[in-house]
Amino acid sequence: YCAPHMQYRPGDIEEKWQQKWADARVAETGVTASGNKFYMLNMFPYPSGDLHVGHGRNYILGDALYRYLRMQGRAALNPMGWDAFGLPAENAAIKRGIHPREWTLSNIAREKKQFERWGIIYDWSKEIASCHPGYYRWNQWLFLQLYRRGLAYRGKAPVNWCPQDQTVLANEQVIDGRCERCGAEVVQRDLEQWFFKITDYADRLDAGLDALEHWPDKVKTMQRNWIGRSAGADIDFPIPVLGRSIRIFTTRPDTIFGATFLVLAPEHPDVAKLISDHPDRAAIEKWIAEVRNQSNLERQETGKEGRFTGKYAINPFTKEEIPIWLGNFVLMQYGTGAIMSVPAHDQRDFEFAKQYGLAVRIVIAMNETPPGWPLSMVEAFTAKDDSARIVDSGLITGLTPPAAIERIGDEVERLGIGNKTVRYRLRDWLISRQRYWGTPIPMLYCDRCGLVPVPEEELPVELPVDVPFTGREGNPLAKHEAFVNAKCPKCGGAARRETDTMDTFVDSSWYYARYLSPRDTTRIFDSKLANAWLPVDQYIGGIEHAILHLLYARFICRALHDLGLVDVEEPFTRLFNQGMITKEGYRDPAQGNSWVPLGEVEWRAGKPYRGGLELVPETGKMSKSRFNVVPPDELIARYGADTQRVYTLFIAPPEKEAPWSEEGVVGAYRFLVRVWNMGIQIRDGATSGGAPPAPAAVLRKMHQAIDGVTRRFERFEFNTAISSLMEFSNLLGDHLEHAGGLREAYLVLLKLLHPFAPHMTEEMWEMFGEKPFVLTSKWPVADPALMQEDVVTIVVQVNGKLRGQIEVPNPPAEDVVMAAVQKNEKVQSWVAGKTVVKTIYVPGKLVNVVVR
RNA sequence: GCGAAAGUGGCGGAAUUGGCAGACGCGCUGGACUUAGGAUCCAGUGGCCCAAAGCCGUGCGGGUUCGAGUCCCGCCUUUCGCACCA
Repeated sequence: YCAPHMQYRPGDIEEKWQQKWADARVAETGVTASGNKFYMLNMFPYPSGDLHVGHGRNYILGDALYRYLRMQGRAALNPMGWDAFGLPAENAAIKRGIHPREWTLSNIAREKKQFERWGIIYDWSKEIASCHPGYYRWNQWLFLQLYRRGLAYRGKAPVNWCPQDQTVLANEQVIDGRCERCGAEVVQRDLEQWFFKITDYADRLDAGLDALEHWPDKVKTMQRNWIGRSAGADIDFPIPVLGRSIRIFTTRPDTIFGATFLVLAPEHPDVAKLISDHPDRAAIEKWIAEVRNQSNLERQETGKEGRFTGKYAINPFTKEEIPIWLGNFVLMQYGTGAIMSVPAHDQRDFEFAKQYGLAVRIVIAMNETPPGWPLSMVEAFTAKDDSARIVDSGLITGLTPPAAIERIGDEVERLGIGNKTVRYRLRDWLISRQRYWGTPIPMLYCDRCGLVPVPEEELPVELPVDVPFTGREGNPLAKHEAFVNAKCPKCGGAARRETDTMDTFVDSSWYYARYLSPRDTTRIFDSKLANAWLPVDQYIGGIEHAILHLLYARFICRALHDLGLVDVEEPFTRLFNQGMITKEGYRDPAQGNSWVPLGEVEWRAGKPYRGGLELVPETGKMSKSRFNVVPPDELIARYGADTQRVYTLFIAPPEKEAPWSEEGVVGAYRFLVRVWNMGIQIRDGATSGGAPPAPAAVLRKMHQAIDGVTRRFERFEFNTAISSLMEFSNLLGDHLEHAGGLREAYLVLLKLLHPFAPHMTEEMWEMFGEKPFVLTSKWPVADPALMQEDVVTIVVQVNGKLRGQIEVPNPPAEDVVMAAVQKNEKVQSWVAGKTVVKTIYVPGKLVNVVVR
């Protein structure tokens, strides 16, 4: 029984502590002193305005880590900002008539408040918002530097175009081939756009992945696949009718003697000439047009199709005439848009050859293959190592494939008919957006001088505020006369301003460096500070950025490095991807599987119904359209932010997807209540005198908890860290008759619990008469000697059967163990003349002596 | 199709190295206190069995080992990624 004022009431204490932390600016880090530095960073959010409990996970996780690091005495930096440009703001403007700026700023205010309400402390003195001219000005500056170096250029490319909205769409805005907003079918269009030349960095971005020891393999693999490095050779195949050659790319030049035909992409520039005198020219052209209209996906669904051009090429090594085909499976965007086909050793070529009855010639055999070659094509198919040999291939016969690849490459270069090359799947980064709410690209079009960059001293090119948002006629910027009309800085004549804005991924590709000198008006960032604090030691964010943001950021970091602005090439040393929090929603099959609002679900015998029909539960991402969003307000009002924090981290390993459960929350709350009530008793026990010392079991558990929680922080195992604190607290609860003697152990519990439940621990810490801000007190250190049990049980097993056991002091020396065996009558008699197979010493556990 | 990861109670999940499977929490069962309990506290909770003893238990089938959730081989299932990249 507790007096009312002693009850755990999160509502009474949480806002008080949040205010104190804010007033004392506890999270502000002096960036000038970077010794013992630890730069941790959560990916900055897009301020959409609705943070639900699922969003809380990675911020809570980051805050717990930050508080732990501070208690460890690290100079930890933990800033936060806003990825504030983007489409949703503009859509809100169109739908609701709110200016994107107002919409964004009010969302930022709301989300900032929400972070505070979760007890998350950031260094707000370093806050940045990408929509602020003081920030995007440096986007423009960066653009100009890249432009100067040829890394930003204007060129033609196929893009997603919505004919109704008259604008280019981001990939995320295309759903099942349709415009997300108006539902019109999106078409591919060749348009002049601005690009960043990320392909220049393909090799460095690929090679750099190997050094990222602390990145999840999954992300590295995804980036590797995306970059798609392939080493091989470009080789010219002479075409007598054209009087010149067609260049192909292959990763397997060692198979060139097996190349029995060429296949060109239907879009290949030489196709028109090749079929110009073909008797069925019209039919082939019709087919080409059909294929061109198909997306890659559609082409694959069609299956492999081709047409014979009626013309032949010369295989430069066999000197044979080989037919030239067109194939829907050859992509113009990759390599040279032409391939040599080796049907014996490539699955796709094999399928094509089989379908059209083309020649198959085997040129690889397995090493161990007995006489009587050839072996089956399947076995030799992918053989690229020393277990295989090249056969029937002139100068390379008998070589292993790797050796043959080298040899052919050399030969091709010697003959001047090609080169060894490395090709990448990666394409240049299209950064143009025909949108208002983004960084204006600082370029001008002058009738006399052509493309002219805006001089650096004229930056920022500010976004005008007074533009109309109709959502119908493309980029509002283009209609803003005062913005568009400018003077050419070269000739002083009339010029038009570029009205495209930048992809918002440009904003996020260097923001981590800006946090270090966020208000600097003279440069993009302070290189001295950047070199002291970069790279980011721990980066936390969702897996959805595995490629886009993380690849762009790695690219821009290298570009900044090459500009001499920063020493590092890799911006993020450690990467952690938290899993999503999911929630059950209910679909109504009778209504075309539409989602049912939670309020309309009736429960009968534990099953969900609506209107007498059973609903289908489905667990997934929280979203408004599924009516399964859990807002944090009610939860916090009822149980407190500490409860949400503890529950969120306890629910599952943080990298895993985890289902939100209303019942589960209660467990976390009860845990905090118990710790609280126990604290009151222990404090009162201490002041009433007569404090017996804590039992050895409590001290042992305490050291085990310190050790366990510390180790688990290092490994991001927050769920088990919390469970070990529950064990520790349960044991304290079992010894409350010693209340007064538990003070030291209890204060340790508060410290270990602080990163998870900061408000409650601060309050209790203060109730114990300690100075405020557990944050600045020292993280306890475990004494390994005190972690061990006093005695261990030696279990003697014979052939897996228990034959006896005995307790000995811990740790037992090996001769003690042997003596224990000797003392055991049963074993002794049985053991005579036999040998001890193995002894295992497990600290604090059992010792099994197994004899045979 | 290719590649990767993972399969443990009613549920979320524990189990440094091959060493007491199911920690911790939810839920459930019983009890206490109650006008009441959706509050709190206590006890129990993998299965078979009234209970005990015992036996069986980490997707399935083999194997290695004194000993396997963990290692090896072969399947099945799920999730994620890539998807004609020559």
